Amino acid sequence: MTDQKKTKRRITSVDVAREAGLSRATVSFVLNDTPGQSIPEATRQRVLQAAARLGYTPYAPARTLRSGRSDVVLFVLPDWPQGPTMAELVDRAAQVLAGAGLTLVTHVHTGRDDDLARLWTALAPAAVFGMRPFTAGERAGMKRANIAAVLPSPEQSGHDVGSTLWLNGVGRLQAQYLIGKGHTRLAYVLPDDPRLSALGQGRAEGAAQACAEAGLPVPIVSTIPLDTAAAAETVAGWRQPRTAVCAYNDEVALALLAGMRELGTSLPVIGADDIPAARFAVPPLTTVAQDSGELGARIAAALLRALNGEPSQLDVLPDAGIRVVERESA
Amino acid sequence: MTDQKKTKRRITSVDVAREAGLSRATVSFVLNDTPGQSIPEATRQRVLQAAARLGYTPYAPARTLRSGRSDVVLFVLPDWPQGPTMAELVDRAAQVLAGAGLTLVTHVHTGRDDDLARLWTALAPAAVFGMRPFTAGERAGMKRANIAAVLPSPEQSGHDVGSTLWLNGVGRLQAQYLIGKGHTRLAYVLPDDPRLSALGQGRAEGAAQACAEAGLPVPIVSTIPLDTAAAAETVAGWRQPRTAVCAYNDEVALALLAGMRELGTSLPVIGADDIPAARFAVPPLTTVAQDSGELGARIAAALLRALNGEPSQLDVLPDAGIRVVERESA
DNA sequence: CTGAAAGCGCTAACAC
DNA sequence: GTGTTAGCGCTTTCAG
Repeated sequence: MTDQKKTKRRITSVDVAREAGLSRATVSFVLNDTPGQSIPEATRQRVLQAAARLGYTPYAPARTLRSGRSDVVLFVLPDWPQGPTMAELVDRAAQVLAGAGLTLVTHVHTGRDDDLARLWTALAPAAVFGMRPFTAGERAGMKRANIAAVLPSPEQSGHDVGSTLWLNGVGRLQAQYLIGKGHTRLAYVLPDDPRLSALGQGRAEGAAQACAEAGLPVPIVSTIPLDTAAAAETVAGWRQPRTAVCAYNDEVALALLAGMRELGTSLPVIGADDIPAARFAVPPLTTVAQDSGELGARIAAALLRALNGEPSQLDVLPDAGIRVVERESA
Repeated sequence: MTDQKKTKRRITSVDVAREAGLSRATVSFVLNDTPGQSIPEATRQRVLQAAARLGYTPYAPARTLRSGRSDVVLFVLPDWPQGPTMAELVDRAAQVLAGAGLTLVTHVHTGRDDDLARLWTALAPAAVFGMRPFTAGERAGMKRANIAAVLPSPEQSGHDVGSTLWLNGVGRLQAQYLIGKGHTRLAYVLPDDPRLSALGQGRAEGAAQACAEAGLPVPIVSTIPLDTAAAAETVAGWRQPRTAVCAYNDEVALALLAGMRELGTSLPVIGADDIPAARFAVPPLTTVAQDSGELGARIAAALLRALNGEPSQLDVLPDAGIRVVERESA
């Protein structure tokens, strides 16, 4: 039994060159449409066809090693529950990046630090984007690994990107809507999931700002577990009765609705995210929806700018693409 | 002005070798604990310290090019809405793979085919896993790109992995639960999202099997948009009245509940996934929950086996870690 | 036990 | 226009 196939050889550009009866350089030129080369159409086709016939695929590691630039971009996703919102964001970002020949991959980062290091070491991405600012240590590591662009950039750290970027716009809009309905004493209810606390702060702050701007007292903020009884207790416990409540997201809003139902009371509630379940609630949930696709596109664009050397501020309008979906709960 | 820094040079193992006063080979040996080498502890430390001092990070593309093996694993995620379920699956899989020195990255595949090709071309992963079987073309491409392991493997194609793997277990359990409560005429309701149709089939089939095994007629299967009115219409339209209904997932179940509320009728309903909103429904939703972490671990293990050359069947018990969460809707 | 050297597959000067 | 060739950073024989 001859082990003729001990090592299954990879098809290289040399093979293509041989097949086409040309040199590797020529092959490389046409495969990359290297600018500043005038290749006759006939030659072009010969190369292309040879490549197709052989099923040639350029080998990324070699290409990257030589050119010094990878074309993968890494999105580090937060630990928190990923709604449809996040999926949309990533998807649009991927599209925009693809337009520039870059490939987006994601990784949800669940905590352990070395984990992140292994990640960019293994990938050698051209750029990295994270939903939260990176630590100084992480930053240093990526820099040493020659990662060209990292967002959020240090200048905009200090604020959590999530909140700075667009999440406090949500809180603000929730409050504005309620205020527009004549409500004056609001509550802001956050989930007790620790992973969400930073974002919760952001949204609550947004609401507080809106109240302040309207000359109203800032909302009471409460934190609850996702649990009917706890929600009821919280609602019952507000000493100064509230006239309406903003929920961090639709799940919290649903919990609140359930709690109030148990209590036999009822207060207007506005959620956020417009999850599918929102419309089936009793009463159907009024909520704030956002077009995260737009945000994803902006992030991608900022990344692209950063890769071009233009230091880019990721200037996202905080309220881009946010709207309230009015149903019956508020 | 000397442009000493025109190109920010990467720190290489040569630098480490120089810093340590040793050769590159030695450096490589200790950094990879190459087996079959006896390096004196003193030398070892010298290398390690030099590396640390310089902040050296090995450059993956070069390493991959030379060794011929990448340590990236790619998970191609389906287009469909990602529940907490999927997150858990991915997370556990990542952990297991990390244990073997592999790094998992994900990419949600939204359709366009060339997209996928660009993906593995750019990454040159050691292995790829997809939630649905890959097409022959995709398979061929990956093979040419020398990707060592691709799951699901061809032998198990034909069935959608989703359903084969664990999703029809869900349908089966839903039906069994209802049958155990004495119900005899079931309906299975699917969402009209085309992306979900394959999975829907799987779950519905599982339920059908359970019915058949119990000597009952198979469930009527209906497809509805996520919409109260449509749900009501569907429920009202069943000519042979049903005694209970299985929903593809909790969102469909919630729609059904809302529809029946509108109709003033009420039928036992069981959902699937146990999303947070389920417990806040009116009535609180009985549902099937699954331990996807376990599944993720199994997938990772199968991948590892495949990478070791052992052809691996990804033998997942269809019902592993599935249980019903009994609340009030059924 | 350590060092020299040969490539992995590809790109991009530089020659012809 | 097309071919030759020199590395990119790393691993890994093979000598010493």
